[in-house]
Amino acid sequence: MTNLPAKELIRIFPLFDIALADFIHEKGESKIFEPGEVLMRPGQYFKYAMLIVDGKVKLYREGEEGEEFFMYYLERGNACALSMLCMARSESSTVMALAQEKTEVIMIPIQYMDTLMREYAAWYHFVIETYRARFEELLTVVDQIAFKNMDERLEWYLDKQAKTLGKDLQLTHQQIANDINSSREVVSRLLKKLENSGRVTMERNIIHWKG
Amino acid sequence: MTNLPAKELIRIFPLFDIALADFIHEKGESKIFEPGEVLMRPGQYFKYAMLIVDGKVKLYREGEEGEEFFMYYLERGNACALSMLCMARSESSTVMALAQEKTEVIMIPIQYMDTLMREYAAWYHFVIETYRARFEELLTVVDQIAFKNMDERLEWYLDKQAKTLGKDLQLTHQQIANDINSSREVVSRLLKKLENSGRVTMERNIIHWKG
DNA sequence: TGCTAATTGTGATTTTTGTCACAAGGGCTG
DNA sequence: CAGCCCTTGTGACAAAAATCACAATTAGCA
Repeated sequence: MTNLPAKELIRIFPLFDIALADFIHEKGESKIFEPGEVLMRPGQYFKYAMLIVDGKVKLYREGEEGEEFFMYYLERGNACALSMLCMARSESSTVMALAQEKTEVIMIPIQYMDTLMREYAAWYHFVIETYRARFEELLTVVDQIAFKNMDERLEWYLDKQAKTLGKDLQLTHQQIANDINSSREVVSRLLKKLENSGRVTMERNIIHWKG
Repeated sequence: MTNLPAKELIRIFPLFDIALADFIHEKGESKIFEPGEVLMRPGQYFKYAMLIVDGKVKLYREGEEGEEFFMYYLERGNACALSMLCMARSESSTVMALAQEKTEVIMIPIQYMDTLMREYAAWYHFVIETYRARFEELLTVVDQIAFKNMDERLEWYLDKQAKTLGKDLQLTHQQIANDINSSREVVSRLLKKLENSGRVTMERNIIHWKG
């Protein structure tokens, strides 16, 4: 049982209808993740589908030698597509999900999936829209790394960050390098170029992105 | 109405049960695509979910300047995740799907989706498994281009090709270069290396892959 | 058979990216 | 305020990949 009334759920998840919101309110379990806490790690099996009520979750793929590659953020109103996909077959996850800030999540136990799918049209519309959005997002990631050079990829990355975290990004060059799988020096140099062309200004630990 | 009896459908799509197979047999429409024919192109809207009965379909992402990047093949027993995802909202496609050989497809009109989802548990299990498999596949693609060098990517590519098309690959170096978004010369040189190390032998237009 | 187009091989060069080395500065703590 | 760690800047170099140029070979077909 969540602490969120059905009406509030519908505000956060616009695809829900009353019946579904009631069900989720009843059967879902609220949980808070603190910044830095892991929601999901590679190899983990799922017992819950996860809906993000508030906060931000960073999803990234881990390479064999511990590299990491940023994929996207989940925020208010999103759901973790992988938790829903893998759950349905008790498959294990292949990506890492980390609470970026204090994050409130509704966890829906696996045993309700059949009922939800069968009896709540709004639910499977929501599920399908979730998959679609994430698949689309992942395709744009492929575009970037397949077709673009570092300078464009960096701009795209900053833009994406700014859209979810705001224009003033608290990031070190090293963190950026990790996220886009480049090196600190390269990022530093490219940022300098962007600064010269007026697209960013920089302070220690902060990058101000100007669209 | 398809020409495939329900029992045959279950053989091809093991997640189907009798009830579902009957429904698909009744409402699905068989269609043949000739080699080179387009099943789906960027910007196209969907009226059908597509299930592959036989043949092979090549899926690739198109870049802004006409580059193409190979993602994966669909074959017997697979379904096109995108046709199902986008259909649910009549979104347009973002990838290109091309019949690689003569391909038989069952097309299920969009208006049956709600019924299928609600009344056939086997259907949504199938749908979810389809999404999961494709998402997973796309993640491995990201791994490759994010973390690996061309030599490893080429090996991975050849391995993937061999798994669906067999060990004797009718490909020119140029075609490979297009698929992995590299250049012909680079591919030629890397193939020479692989040949020297005994992992492939080459003829004109053919590459014999040795695991 | 002989010509032509497609395919492949390879050296030289350039561009892009990553790595190494080291310096400068900021900010925090003892 | 002294020391230290973290962050950033930058030059020099190395590695990976793309591009350019051109030769050699093969297959198809006129």
